Amino acid sequence: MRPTDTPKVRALPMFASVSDETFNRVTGTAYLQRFPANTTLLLEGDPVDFLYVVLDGQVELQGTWKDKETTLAILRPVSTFILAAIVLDADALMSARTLERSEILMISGDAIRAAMAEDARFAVAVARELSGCYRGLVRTIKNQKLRGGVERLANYLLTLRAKTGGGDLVQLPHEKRVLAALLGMTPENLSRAFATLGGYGVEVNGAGVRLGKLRDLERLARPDPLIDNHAPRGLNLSAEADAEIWSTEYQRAGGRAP
Amino acid sequence: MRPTDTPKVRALPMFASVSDETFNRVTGTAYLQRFPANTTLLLEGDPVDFLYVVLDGQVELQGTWKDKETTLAILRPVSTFILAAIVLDADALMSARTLERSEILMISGDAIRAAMAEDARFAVAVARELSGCYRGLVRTIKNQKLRGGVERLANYLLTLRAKTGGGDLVQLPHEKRVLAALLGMTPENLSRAFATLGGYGVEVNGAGVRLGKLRDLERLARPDPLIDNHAPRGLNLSAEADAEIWSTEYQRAGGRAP
DNA sequence: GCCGTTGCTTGATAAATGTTAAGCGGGGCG
DNA sequence: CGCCCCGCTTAACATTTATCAAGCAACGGC
Repeated sequence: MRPTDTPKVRALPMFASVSDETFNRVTGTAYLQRFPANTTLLLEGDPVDFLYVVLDGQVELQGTWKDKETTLAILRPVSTFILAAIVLDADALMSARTLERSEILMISGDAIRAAMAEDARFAVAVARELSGCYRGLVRTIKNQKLRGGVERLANYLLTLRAKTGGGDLVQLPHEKRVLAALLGMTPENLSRAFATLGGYGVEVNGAGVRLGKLRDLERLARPDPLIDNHAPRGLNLSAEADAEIWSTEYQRAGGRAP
Repeated sequence: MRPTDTPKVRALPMFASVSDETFNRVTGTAYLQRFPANTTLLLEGDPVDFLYVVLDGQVELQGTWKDKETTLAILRPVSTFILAAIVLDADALMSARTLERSEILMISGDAIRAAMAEDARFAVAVARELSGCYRGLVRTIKNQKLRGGVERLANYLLTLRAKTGGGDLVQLPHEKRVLAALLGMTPENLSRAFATLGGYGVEVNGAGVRLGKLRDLERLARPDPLIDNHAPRGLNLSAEADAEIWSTEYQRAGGRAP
């Protein structure tokens, strides 16, 4: 990888607390690759040889069944993906494709497994990372099973707002078609959901969304720290655990990116 | 714990490959507890101090939002739960309650974290376990987002059949109300889904279900190794990775228990 | 045995979501 | 410029799912 990328990768929770030796050994054989937009990096069912690190661009993780497809997560820099398959040396359960021109660092799965076996600190870091990913998926499932489409969108917008500083204006980071798949609905339905939120002060203008009546929107959305990973819990004790893995859990499915 | 329980716990993938020393240290302070049916072991949002191991009975993991609730998984012996929260020393994202009188082994979270830090083999075993759990949830989400209610039920039945030997008669292991929550539908809808499957040779008689026209049912269900974790993949190479963690991923949400 | 309770089913109706089709507007390209 | 393609929206309609209400059968307690 390029010298300028090293600090970014080193700062990932997975590597932050690891010795130089292990870090260098794992990333020593890694290589950086550039992909155009709309390129499939990995097809579900395929064996997985590399851990992927998104250094620039956007990558969508998707699943398929019977010529339907859905988006499980959208990753933005700096994030890793398919760690679980690497740890188990198993086939991918989801496909990965670039949404825009992207720079991806590819790290040997063998190297990762070997380093885990020899360096307990690294193995623990991987376990913590996986735990964060796992909890992200639990949140996603709760979001999906417990909320309706409009509620999911409302919470997505509030999460987006929380992540981008808290202004009344947020910028949708993806095409609406992609957002719809992420939220588990059709594009048509997303349009209608936005229309419904008009009654709660939400004004859409292309990718720009103004959250007029925040209070109303929050009353509808009812964000919950056990689903949405932002917003207050009683006293803000130990919101740290999940926060540590944000960089990877970034932009997770269901719009409740951690 | 009781001497008779040791081999069961030792056989868990999490502990199978670990040294006696680590195993004894981790389980040394563990204690066995019996709970009546319908007892809450853990409430979502609470801090998690123990890793739980179901030695007997049934435990339901559920999530709540806005006076709705859903079932994320149902665990039967021998399984562990909330490992991810233990690794991160974080609050629980889901509640756990017994469905029947159950025997639960409770292992100190501190002990587990300490052992991981000192024993790379154990840390790797935990990482592998977490990876399996993660992949289980990916399957659950795909099942939930890509399939309709009837399809989920059909696949649940086929998975159940695969797990219980393959006869034409399967026995539902939970109340139908619980099954409905697991499959992400109302009890009323589960009834109707069973009625629909009548056209595919499914005959229900209390907890007993006869799968008459298997071929028809499979054509409807279209089980997929990337969702359902049973059934053939092309050449059956390396179905091992996920299989290693079955004992824990047992009876996972969505009916596609691995 | 009778009588509640409980779990399940069924039906009628409403709400949410998907489908199909058409139209609108902006950006790129000839 | 003008045209076409694409992403998005809107509308009408179909399907699925939830909700409300009633009924039925099994079970346990009195």
